[in-house]
Amino acid sequence: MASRRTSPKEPNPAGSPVSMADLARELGVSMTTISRALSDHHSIGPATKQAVLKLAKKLNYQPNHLAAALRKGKSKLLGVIVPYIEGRFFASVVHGIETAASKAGYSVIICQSSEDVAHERKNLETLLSAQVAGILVSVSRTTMDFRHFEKVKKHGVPLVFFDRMLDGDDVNAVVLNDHAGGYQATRHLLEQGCRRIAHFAGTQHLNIYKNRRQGYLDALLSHGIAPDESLIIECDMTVEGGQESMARLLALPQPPDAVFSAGDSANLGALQLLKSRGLRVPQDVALAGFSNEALTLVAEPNLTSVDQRCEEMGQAAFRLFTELVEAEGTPFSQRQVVLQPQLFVRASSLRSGIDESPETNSAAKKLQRSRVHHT
Amino acid sequence: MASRRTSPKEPNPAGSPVSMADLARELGVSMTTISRALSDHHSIGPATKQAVLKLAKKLNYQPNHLAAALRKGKSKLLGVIVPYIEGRFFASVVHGIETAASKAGYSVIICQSSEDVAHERKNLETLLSAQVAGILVSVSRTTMDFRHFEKVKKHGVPLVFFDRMLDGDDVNAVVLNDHAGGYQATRHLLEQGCRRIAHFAGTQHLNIYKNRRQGYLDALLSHGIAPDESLIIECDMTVEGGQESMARLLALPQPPDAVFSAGDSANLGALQLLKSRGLRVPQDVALAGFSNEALTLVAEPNLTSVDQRCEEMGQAAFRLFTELVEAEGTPFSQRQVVLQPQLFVRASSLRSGIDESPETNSAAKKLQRSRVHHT
DNA sequence: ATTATTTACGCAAACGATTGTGAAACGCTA
DNA sequence: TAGCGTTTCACAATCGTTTGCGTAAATAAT
Repeated sequence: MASRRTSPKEPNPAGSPVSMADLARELGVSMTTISRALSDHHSIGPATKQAVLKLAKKLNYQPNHLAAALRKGKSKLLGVIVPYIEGRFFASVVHGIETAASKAGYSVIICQSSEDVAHERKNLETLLSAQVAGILVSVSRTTMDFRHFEKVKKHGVPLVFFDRMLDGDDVNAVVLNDHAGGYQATRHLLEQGCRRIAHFAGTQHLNIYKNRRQGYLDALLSHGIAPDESLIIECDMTVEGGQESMARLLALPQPPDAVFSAGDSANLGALQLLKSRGLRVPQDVALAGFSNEALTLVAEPNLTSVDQRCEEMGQAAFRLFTELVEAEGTPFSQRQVVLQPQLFVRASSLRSGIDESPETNSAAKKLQRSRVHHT
Repeated sequence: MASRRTSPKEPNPAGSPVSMADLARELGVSMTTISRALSDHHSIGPATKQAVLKLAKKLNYQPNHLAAALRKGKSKLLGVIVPYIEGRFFASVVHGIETAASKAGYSVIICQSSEDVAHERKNLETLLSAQVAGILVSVSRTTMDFRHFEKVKKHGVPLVFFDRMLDGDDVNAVVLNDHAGGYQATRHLLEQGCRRIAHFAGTQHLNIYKNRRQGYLDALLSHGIAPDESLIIECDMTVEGGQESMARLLALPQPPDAVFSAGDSANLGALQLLKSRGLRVPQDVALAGFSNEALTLVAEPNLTSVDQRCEEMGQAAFRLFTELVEAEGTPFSQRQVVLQPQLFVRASSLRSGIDESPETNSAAKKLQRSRVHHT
């Protein structure tokens, strides 16, 4: 008996999903024709194409992506690894990625590393086993080296980092210009007349926190102010962390007149503590934060914050991935996309009567995306 | 020449990923042995097993899930469709699902319907094409019928709804007991001495909003209070919606002394409007909301709210899926899992001096999960 | 009229794993 | 030693799709 594959003869038992073989049998043509007709191959006559398409709709044919991916060696699956899916930032980035990806015919499978390298490693294995077409990752807080990512490169799977990454520039990445964000926020505070500006910093081994801090320092320096180490506190970016840190600052012989926090939650903590001590924001202490979380609009007064352009980051990460796919010939050209942050000025930092500084925002908008290609 | 599959002879060109055939050639055994050794089949000798495992580690063998899935007809992929990934609720549910799923060896691919039926339909097709083992979905706001879900059943793919679903009980679903949530919140307001309690309701064609409203009504009735239709406003569950609705309520000849909102954002809007009018919360108007969003702890006073047990819902949804997989023989038994909500009492509704009502919470905790099996 | 060229399609081998069937090789009893 | 069961493994088909190559007919070029 002839093999079903090449000359399908046996009828398809009802109930089982309809395959190309069924279409082929029904139309009396070969599977080759079906496959080519469905993918709009040039060597198939228009009449045949129509017939195939029509029958496919009629029988409600659903292509089996697995089989196709197996044969072609490349799937339409995209792996995404984030520390956690909750929280505005990563959720928004994933939103951006998924939106762009699905538009391009990709499905995204998400993994959470839970800020744990071991999980991250396992996630990578899983994704590679699933034969994903590419991997987008924001490294966990406990990731200290890139060794487990080597395997991905070895497999020839495009790898894109976003937001969080380690030093070493032989990687593709899309990041926020955290330095500019820190600089903008600090400059704004300076412009409001603040002179003793404190900083809540995050773990310094992550690029994002290091850069925010550096932006803060550079803004001070370029305004002729010498940084005061006692005003810089490396703490958890949580409400509690902010409360404790603010308390420590107030205990200083010469307390600050402003705080730039590397995260909004810590900033909220600072706000709460200040209020509980009867201090006024922004008159006594002005506040500026980072991330532009939803809470900035709920707190009273509303909190000034640097927006991270989450969705744009997701889109950019996906776009970078597609560029890598297309440029598969050129082996060693890594690209970095740098997004420009946007400062949202709100009541927590506005000492003058102006309720918003439009120039700051519009200027930032003009610089939204700048791209640096590197060898 | 012998086929490579059954008696692999040709060496594996370096660089290409190592497959079972490579292991087989290296050890001089058949692929059958490799496959069975890796899956710990009983018919493989312990010595052989060890050797295979060892070589697999050494050559860094990565199984190809796609191939396995193709052959077995079932993949280890799980499809999840949500209206959108942003926002605390769905992000948390997805978190719960992913955590449970990855523990069980499943990868989850997420899709966003963007509250659009057309997208939802396309998402379903995509997932079916990807040969997922099951689909977990929270329907979009614009989904009015179940027709596109029939196809999923036809394919024999387990289907589980969570949170949002349409009427018709021939489906598997895990939902929150929204009625109980509405009841609890309203009863609490009554216990605080409120008598004219208004309600911000959502679209009534979604089960969740309908049930919350009914719980509100039943609580009033069981306390001998006749519902006043003018106090029930069906509005957008947004900050603006809450502001407008609150304004309308205050314009009433006899304004309410409390509001139970079907969502926290609208509740925040109400709070803002009340403050701007110089009214005190909870003394003049007490507030209770739904969802226990992060903003409830940022607003001043903190907002009382009903927690939706997001993570538990995700876990439960996945568990229900696995149960469906195991019980594949029994065709027509659909199951519903009903989670009990938990009321978090906070300052926005506390008129007495007590800062929290522990009995309410502990009582709710005891009822955390109750399960109803149905035919 | 003969040779190129294009158009339209079929053949069969992949992709990498799983699995029912079958068959050696072994130890054991009778 | 013949008979029987157990252990251990190989054969080959199969999942549904893609694709290089071959080929026949139709059209164009010489």
